[in-house]
Amino acid sequence: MRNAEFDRQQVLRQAMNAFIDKGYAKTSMQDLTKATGLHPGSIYCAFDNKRGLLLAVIEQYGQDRRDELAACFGSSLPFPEQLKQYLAGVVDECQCQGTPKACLLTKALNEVAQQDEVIESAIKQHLEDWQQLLAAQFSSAVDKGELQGDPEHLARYFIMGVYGLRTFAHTKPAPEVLHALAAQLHQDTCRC
Amino acid sequence: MRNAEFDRQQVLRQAMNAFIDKGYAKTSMQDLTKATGLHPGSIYCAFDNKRGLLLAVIEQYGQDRRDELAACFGSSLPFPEQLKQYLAGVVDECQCQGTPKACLLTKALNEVAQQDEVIESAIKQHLEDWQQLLAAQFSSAVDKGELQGDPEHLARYFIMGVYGLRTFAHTKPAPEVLHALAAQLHQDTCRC
DNA sequence: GAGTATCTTGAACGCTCATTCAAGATAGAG
DNA sequence: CTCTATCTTGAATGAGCGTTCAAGATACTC
Repeated sequence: MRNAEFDRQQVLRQAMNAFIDKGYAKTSMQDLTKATGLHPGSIYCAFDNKRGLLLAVIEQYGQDRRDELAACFGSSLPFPEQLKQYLAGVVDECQCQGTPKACLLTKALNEVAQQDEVIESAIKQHLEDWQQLLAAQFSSAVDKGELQGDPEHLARYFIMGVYGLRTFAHTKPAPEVLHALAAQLHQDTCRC
Repeated sequence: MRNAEFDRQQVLRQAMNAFIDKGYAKTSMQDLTKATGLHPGSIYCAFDNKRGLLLAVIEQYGQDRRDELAACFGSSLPFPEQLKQYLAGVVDECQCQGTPKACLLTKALNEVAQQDEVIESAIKQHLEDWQQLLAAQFSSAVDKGELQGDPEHLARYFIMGVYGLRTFAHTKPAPEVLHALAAQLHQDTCRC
């Protein structure tokens, strides 16, 4: 007997960065062997093929995002403050050293989902999970009287804003522009 | 002497649809010859290569969008009504027969801009032109007292909303969800 | 109507890619 | 220590891609 030598999570995160940077099509197997340190055979043994690796990476990405969200809304701060911190995290990622870091889910949704139903439904599932988790936070804030309105609608509107913020960031605007947009989104989301 | 036989605009629009549907990388030259009816040699003669065709297509797309915007805001309706109609057009495109039609500029920005400076700056230029044209409309509305606030900021916020709406549409939500989001965006944009 | 400049055609080329697989290496069992 | 099941390695493979180019077709000029 003999066990595999690599750390699955570490490999997935390295492949994740490669896919986020170059997109699925432009990330060659050679890129992936470089990024992960694995040889082609090992990748095919562990994930079937390039597409299987993407699916595993998407799964890991979804999990990481859920953990991140839980951490952010786990504090005892008032809801608007939690939301502000969450948005600040998004804006930070959008300004990561001049090259905004894209969201793997939306990037893959654009690039490959239209031609692959399995990947499409996996991505949609993760995005819907994200929306549900946020809606639950909005809902509890409404219950506590920290917010007014339909939690589902508010969560969707907020998410739409995050999508928009990320796309806007790709045009590399001045940092203060991005901050002003995030502040406005925060205000409009908490207002009703 | 002899003139080229194909209609340049028609060819560009056909290639445009191909790129929007499948993305740049996944649209093969074979796809493009099928879509345009041109043979490889003719494409290379007219546009240098696949990348040159994309650049020409981006140019055409930008022009089409500017024309569209001018038409929408050329009416004598009150500004909020014009904005509502413009948004309705975006939502319509997002629900085009179950398969939302993406924006070529943002799609290409995601897929190829990070690896090609020329394409990146072409796309950024068109997106900035779009923002400027919208800001001019917002500005004249402020002058007429139909709106309050900083036109540049409002235009950016509105654009962020349109980006977000388009991304959201890719998850194929119910039509009424998209309409509710658009209505909320309209309200938040016209409020201040 | 002959000549010619230009466009059209599509087979051929070289390259890169995802994928395979057989040989080599290694850890655990007995 | 020996055996063997499993993992690792990376060169080989074949398919598909963007691109080229020389032959053929065509419209304009004189």
